[in-house]
Parts: sequence; C-alpha cells; structure tokens
Amino acid sequence: MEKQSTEEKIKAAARKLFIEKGFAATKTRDIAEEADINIALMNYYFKSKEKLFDAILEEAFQYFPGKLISILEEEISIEEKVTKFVTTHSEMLKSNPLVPIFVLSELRNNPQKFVEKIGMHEILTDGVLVNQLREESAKGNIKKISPIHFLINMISLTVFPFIIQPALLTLENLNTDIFNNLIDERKQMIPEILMNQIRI
Amino acid sequence: MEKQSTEEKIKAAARKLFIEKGFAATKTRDIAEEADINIALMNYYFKSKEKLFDAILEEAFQYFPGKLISILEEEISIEEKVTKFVTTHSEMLKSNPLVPIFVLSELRNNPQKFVEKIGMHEILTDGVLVNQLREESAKGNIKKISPIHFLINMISLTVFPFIIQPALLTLENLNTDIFNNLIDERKQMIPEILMNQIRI
DNA sequence: TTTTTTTTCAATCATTTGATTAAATAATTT
DNA sequence: AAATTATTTAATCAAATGATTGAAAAAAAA
Repeated sequence: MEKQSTEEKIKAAARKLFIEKGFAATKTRDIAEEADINIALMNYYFKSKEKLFDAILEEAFQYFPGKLISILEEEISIEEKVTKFVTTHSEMLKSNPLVPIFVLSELRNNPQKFVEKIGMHEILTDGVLVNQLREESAKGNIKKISPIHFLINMISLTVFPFIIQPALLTLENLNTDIFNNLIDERKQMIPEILMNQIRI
Repeated sequence: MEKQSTEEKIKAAARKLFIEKGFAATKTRDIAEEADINIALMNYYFKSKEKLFDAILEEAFQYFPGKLISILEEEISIEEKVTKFVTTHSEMLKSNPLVPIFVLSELRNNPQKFVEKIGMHEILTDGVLVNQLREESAKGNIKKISPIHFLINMISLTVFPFIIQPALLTLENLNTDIFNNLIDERKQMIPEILMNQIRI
C-alpha cells in the first residue's frame, strides 16, 4: 500500500461515502474521519463539499460511461455488440455495485448534467447501434424495433439487479457470491432475450 | 378542494418532498412551508421527522405492493398473469412516476425493512407464479427458467424506464406524453419478450 | 542555513436543523 | 356561560454542520 497524497485520501473517502449514502447524508466530518485528515483540509483542497462532489462526479464520468459508449460505436454485428456491451457493463458493475443506486438517487438533483455527460441524445439519434438496428430491419434481417426500446431493455436488464442488490443480499440464501453468479448467468441470458426479440 | 386536516396536510407535503428529494435532503422547515403550517405542528402530530417518514412509508407499503403481489397469486395462466402484472404495475407507476427512485434510494438505508414488507422471500420460494414456472417447465410446456431471473426481468423492464425518466425528460424531443406512450408500448412489448424467452 | 512557501492543525464562527417551550387561540364538554 | 381539552403560534434551544481563521509544522527554495 503506497502512501496516498492528502488530496487522494480525501477523494477516496468522499467517493466511498457519497456512493454509500448520497450527497445530503454525507457530512464533511464523516469524510474527514474516513480520510483520517483534519476537516480544514477538505476546504483547503476543494473549497467546499459541493465542489468536492463535482470533482468526483467529473472523474467518474470521464471513466465510466466512456468505455461503454465506445462499444456501441464499434463496427461489429448487433449480436456481438450486445454481448460485449452487456458483459463489459456487468463486469464494471460487479466491481462497483453501488454506483447505480448512487447515480439514480443523485439523478433527480441534476438530470440535465447526467444526460449531457453521457451524450444520451447522440446515442439515441446518431449512434452506430441505432443505425444498425434501422438498417438491418430495413433489409429484412431483423424485426422492426424502436431503438430506444432496445437500448432501454438492454440497460434495464443489466443494471436493475444491482439496484435491488441491497435488498436481495438480505435474503438468507443469497450472498455476494451467489449474486455475482446470477449476474454471470445474465451475461448470456440478456443477449439471448434481446436477440430473440428481433430475430425473424 | 375540501379542507384537509392539519395532519393530512403535513403528510401530503412530506410525501411530496420525501419522494422528490429523499429523507436527508428534505428539511423540516421545507415540510412546514410546503404544508403551510407552523413547524411545531410537525412534532405535535408526528413526534419527529423520522417518525413522520416511517408513517408515510408504512402507508405507502400498505397500498402499493399489495395489489401487485395479489396478481402474482391469482390462478391464471403465466401469460395472462405477466400481462396483467406489467399493465397494472405500469399504470401505477404512471400515476406515481417518482416512487421507484424514492424507494430505491432509501433502500440502502434499510433494505431489510423493504424486503420484509414486500414479503420477497415468500414470493421467490412459495409464490404461485414461481410454482407455475416450475410445473409448466416440468410438463415440457415451457423452457426451463430460473424463477428469480424471470421475476427480475419482468420488474426490471417495467420499472427501469421510470428510474431514468428525469433524464429522458430533459431531451428536447421527449415530454411526459411521449414518455407515457413509450410505457404503453412496453405494456405489450414486455410480456412478448418474457414469453418469447420461455416459449418452446 | 535562512527564507519562503506549502501543508496541517486546533479552535472557532455563522448558519442550519430538528426539536421544544410556554403562551395564545379555538374547539369541545360540562 | 364556564371549564376543560385540543390545536396553533412565536420564540427559542441545543446540536449538527459547512466553512474559516491564524498559528504551527513541514517542505521547498534561496
């Protein structure tokens, strides 16, 4: 374990707590304690709790969605793309299972910000996947489907289990390992479901 | 508009704000202002902010999931059941579109409570739908499927659009009417997807 | 080494927040 | 009407919270 800079310690602690409890429920003193630093240092490095939150969000947005969106833009078949997207997304979520709850609960404060950062509009109108779905159905290779429904279905089926994960894990016969097994099963199942729907 | 009792005014205001902003971000003074009452009345009627929250949650749980769970227990075919469940659920969510974000973001504070209230364990082990899926696949009428995946898929596909609704509504070409149209389309689409998956 | 700059700290500030009090008003009972 | 009970209010409290200060310590530059 190499020594972290104070700035990194603060970010790591804040990231953990914001994700676990949300912005409003995370107190500056919680962050200071978790990071094992003096409260004043939080303001010294980040000016305010809000700016710290923004900094963390900014970083997360740089890494997290970019990787997924680039998959949507690859020039591979729809089936390959769906499989790759769902697999990659599932693995990312297995490493960061609390992220979906965090995103959805902060979404209500500033939905615009999230939409812009992800580039949702472009994905839905000009994205390669959207065009593939249009072209292939025009050629008669797949059933006609509304791209927005197809995307919503794909993301719903992948993300939602993580949203209810805290609930599922309270069941006696369900622990993290079993949950992750379910997710692995879904990496095969979800593409099958989606392709089933459009296969002629 | 008939006159509301003070207690009802407080509950209505609190319900609105808790759902919009969550527990931690909703301040007692916000509730008092929204309800147009003196702050002391909140404590007079409900003792504390937390007890007020619990009272509202209690009421919501009495109404909301009960109706859906009873559908799962009806003695009708799987296809009828899925269609009825998804339709009813969608209509309920159209009337209360912010409920999923509220429920799921408060879930992290006390997942046990939610699981118990819904009776999740019973649904997953002894529920009529779960048994139907087992029996029909044993008879060879449908493909073998893990009931937990089937339920997760059904609920994911229905609920998730409402989770991203605030984001979707920021898009220029998407308003509430168009969103509700999408949901209506999904009332047909989701049962098709689910039955496609298990049809032999 | 001395000076300067950067980083850290304990103490404290001002505001916000959940809650309470005691008095005033309204409603109900006798 | 008088007495009693229930409801409402303005004022206030104590704790929590986000942020700041000025001095001390550590690091870097001269």
